[in-house]
Amino acid sequence: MPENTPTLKEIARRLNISVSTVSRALHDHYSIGLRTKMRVKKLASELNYEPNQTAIFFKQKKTFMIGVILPNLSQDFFAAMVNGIEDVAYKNNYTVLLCQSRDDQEREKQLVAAMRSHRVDGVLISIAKNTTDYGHFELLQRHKIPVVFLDRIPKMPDIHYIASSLGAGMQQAVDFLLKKKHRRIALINGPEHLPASQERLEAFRQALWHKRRKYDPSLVVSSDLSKEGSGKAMQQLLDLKHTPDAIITFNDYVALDCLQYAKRSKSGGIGNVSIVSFANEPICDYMDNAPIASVEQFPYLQGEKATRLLLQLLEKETGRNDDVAVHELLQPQLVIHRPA
Amino acid sequence: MPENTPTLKEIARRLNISVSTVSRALHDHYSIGLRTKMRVKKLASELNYEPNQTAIFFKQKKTFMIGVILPNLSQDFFAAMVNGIEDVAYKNNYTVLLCQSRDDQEREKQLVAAMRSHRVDGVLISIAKNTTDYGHFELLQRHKIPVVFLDRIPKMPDIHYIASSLGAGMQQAVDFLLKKKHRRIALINGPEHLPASQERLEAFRQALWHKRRKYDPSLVVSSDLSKEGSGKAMQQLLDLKHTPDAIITFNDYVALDCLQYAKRSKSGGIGNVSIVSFANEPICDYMDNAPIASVEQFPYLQGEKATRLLLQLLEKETGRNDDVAVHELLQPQLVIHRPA
DNA sequence: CTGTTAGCGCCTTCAC
DNA sequence: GTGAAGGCGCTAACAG
Repeated sequence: MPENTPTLKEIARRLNISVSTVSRALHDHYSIGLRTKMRVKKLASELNYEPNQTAIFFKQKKTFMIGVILPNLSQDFFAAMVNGIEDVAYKNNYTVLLCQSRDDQEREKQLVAAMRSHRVDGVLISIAKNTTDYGHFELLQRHKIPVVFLDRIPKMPDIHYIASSLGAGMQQAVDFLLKKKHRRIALINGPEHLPASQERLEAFRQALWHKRRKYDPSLVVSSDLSKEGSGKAMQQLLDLKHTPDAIITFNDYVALDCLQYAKRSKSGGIGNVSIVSFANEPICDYMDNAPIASVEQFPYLQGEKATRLLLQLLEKETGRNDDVAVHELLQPQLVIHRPA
Repeated sequence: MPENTPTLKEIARRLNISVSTVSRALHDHYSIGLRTKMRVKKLASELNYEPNQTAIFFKQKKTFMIGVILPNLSQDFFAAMVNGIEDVAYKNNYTVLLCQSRDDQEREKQLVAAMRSHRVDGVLISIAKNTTDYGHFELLQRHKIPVVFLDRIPKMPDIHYIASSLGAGMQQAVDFLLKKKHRRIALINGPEHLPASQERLEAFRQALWHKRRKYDPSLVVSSDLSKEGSGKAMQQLLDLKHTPDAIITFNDYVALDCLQYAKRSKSGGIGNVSIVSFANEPICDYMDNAPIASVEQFPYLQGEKATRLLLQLLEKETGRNDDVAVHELLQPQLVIHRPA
């Protein structure tokens, strides 16, 4: 920190008044005379005085910072989520401490520790895909630091969260494909241990059952969500005696990787398989070879809602702590890119 | 901040020793007996003690935070840059305060004020596209807060920056197209007031001149970088009597928007125009209809280098301040996607 | 080896 | 209307 950064004390010294007068003047306290107030404000702006937040935080025991931990920022989905978060946070004079877990549990733990250390007022998290130990989240709970999970939710009791209803999205996807006369609908799911995968699978079965179609386990394969993993999963489907005529994928990236794989491996026949996916990433708009439909999960809205909820929890904290777990499942919406 | 957050004082009280002993024990100070050290560490971890950074910052006059202001995070280019920044910062125990200016000058100014207020040790900035007033940057300079600009650089004297050489990139692009026997190469540039546009135009002319080709101003048009703007720019080229047989675009997004526009407006003839662009965004890998080549500008590397430079400046600050402006222009590399 | 003390910048209570 | 004093959690002299 540069030596010459102006402080209240410095302003007070130059004006030959006391520190508390300066403080009050800058805060427009009613008891300060107009003349002094003007003199103080003038000098403050001349010196480009900026209150030292580190001191204020320290004193107030409140940082007006919210920590945000997301798996990554390169997916448009999370980038949009950040925008929703930032917009609400800034409007309420909170600063956002934004970090990427890179989908790594260890890093996520470190980041949670950093958040605690920085004394953020609350935390928003979308958990890493390989996070199975929830100790770090429990720690936050135990220390009464409000947490709101979004989109990727741990299986823990009594947590606050905002997410998109995978069940509803899956139902829409299945209905859409059935209406298009597709008979053999496959599912390329994520890793089996992922709650998000389990939910999708369950919803997939339910959606079929709901329409009185029978569920064929050989049509369900898993990708580890890497490019290669998705290629392998696709190959598994291509190897079937009865190849599917439609595929629902875990998300758009999986869909793109699968399509690319199919194309490059020149596997004829399945070329015009219809794919429906999740996320509705904007890049799909540029592709010829994109999913024909995708489940929009409104990441921006999720970010907004989660942040509003968190801020509410922060307000309430001063009062008594009625620990009601709040959660909301947003209604997703199937967006149709091409009629095919 | 929750009431029961453990402090040094609390640990000291429980162990009936002094606060400073606790502090030293946790810092592995040589003068503390092994026994006490163990007792302290044990209790600290039982209580999940996390040092209060806000107090440490306040005391040390150093936050170990670096502020990062980028135009946005949804472009892969900047997301990759963030990764480079984070990786270096974390390795050196710095926290990153990451913000988006959303390409808005006003927001950028607010963010700079917030950075000053948070007393970040230094700042990394890629400036918003409409930033023309540099007052907020000068303020940082004046208050001796080290700043390193990356990729999008303001026209200011004596600044530190890391960027990619647009001149070299443009030369590679032009050479590539000429070698492919293209005769009429157009340029779809960004807004004229942008330094980055001016540089590209200048480099374009030089690159042509260098190969003894004549420069035809009617082949240079501007996009405001929006989807519509790029469409309009494309239309201008389509309206020419002699349409170009190759186009160099400001970046990949412009290229994609132009291609999409051309396709949707069914403007025959120019369908197979060759496009070369800047940025080499990974999404292009998924497209059939992508630029045939793109200038890779190594955003991750830029992030790394800029952060290293900033950390160097922070080290030096304790010493005397020899204000030599450091800058580095990275060599970009034309990546060829398709031979066409 | 360990304890005591002072002070970082700011806000707040109390006193004038 | 204004000033003086205390304290937030921590570190770093200076004492023992």
